[in-house]
Amino acid sequence: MNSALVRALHMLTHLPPEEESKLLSITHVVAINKGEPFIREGTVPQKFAFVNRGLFRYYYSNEKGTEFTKGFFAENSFIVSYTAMSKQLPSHYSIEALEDAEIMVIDYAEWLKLFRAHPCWTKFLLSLIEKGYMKKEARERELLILNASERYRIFLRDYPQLEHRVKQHQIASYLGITPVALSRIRKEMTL
Amino acid sequence: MNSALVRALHMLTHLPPEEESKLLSITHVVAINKGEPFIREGTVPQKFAFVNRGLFRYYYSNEKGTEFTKGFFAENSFIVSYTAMSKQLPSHYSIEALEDAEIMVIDYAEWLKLFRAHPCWTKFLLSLIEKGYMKKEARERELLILNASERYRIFLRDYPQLEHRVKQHQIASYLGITPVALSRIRKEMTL
DNA sequence: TACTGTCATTAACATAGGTTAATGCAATTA
DNA sequence: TAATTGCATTAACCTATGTTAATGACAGTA
Repeated sequence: MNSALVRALHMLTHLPPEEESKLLSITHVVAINKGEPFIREGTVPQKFAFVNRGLFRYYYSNEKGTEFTKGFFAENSFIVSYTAMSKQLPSHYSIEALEDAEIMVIDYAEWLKLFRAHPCWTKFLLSLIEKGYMKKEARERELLILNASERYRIFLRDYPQLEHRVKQHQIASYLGITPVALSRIRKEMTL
Repeated sequence: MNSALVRALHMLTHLPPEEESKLLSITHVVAINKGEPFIREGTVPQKFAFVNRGLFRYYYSNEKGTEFTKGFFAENSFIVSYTAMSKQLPSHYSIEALEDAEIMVIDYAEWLKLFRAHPCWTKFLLSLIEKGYMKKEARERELLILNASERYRIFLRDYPQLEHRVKQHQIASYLGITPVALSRIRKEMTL
């Protein structure tokens, strides 16, 4: 039951078994329904989680209510509004479930105790943030130098499974374009 | 002479004085002229540096030779193609001096020895990467949800000094637009 | 089966930003 | 001073993407 999280931990770094157990002891499994928020924009995050099952979307919204999808996170990912949580400031974005999901929630205050008590967690966090940094860097590059159809190609390459789990207008908002524009791009590609 | 780097280290994390000295002992001051590269796209980085004086630009270029500025780094910043260096893969971007500069270069292999020998460096690196992650996240947001003139406003707010140290076509390439478009935006703003 | 709601597609038109080329302007050098 | 060089500006035109609205295609449900 915990094996997915344990495997994910092992992928990132080595941890003493007793520290691993401590982490497991402060996680609790939570079901979250499609459409429900995990983190709400404007609130200070007090928790983060690991996804056992389901799919999540991070999104910004502007004054007009337009939503911009920052990213998708499926099974075996951590979901967290990291900057906001670590600085204890309101999150700039929301995290919501796109499918019925099961997650393992970790309370930030509990995590901090663990983190401060053993250096292995610094290494763990470094691996995690390093990975996040590399992903952000790749995304920044795409947004800076590629046009919409090139970005769509990359999306299809990087997230082949997602194309079928996610609505097109959500893919469009991830690419920074409208559903209409995505529809045009798709039409072009099949010609 | 070393004080700027030492101050920067202190801003990021606490380090034992003897570890700090070890780091200083493997840095060497290097002069680098305006227009010269520090890291060349396509090469595997074997070094990183701290900027004592001068200004640097990170940039991608595409097949057509168009350059896209990823970021600007002035005094008291570290300059590094981090992903490429830590994975020992070719860098996707170049780093060049925009002004005559003085930097403190650290050899990657030497740094790795230090890093592996004392846990304080993991904490240091976590602080550094965490900061980088937050910056990337902010930039991703700008590129995803803001139009060119909004991005220019943010540039002016975040880098007020840079407007005068950097050519307009370089600012344009940072914003992901052409110099012509930036000129139009500037004209609009003064009306 | 018919009704409803949700989303993708398409078309017509609007706009931001790209492209190319000419012009202006200031700094550097002959 | 005149000539040159390197940018920024401007104008004319082009293209990708946005906007709005109509149409189509399904899936769920009465």
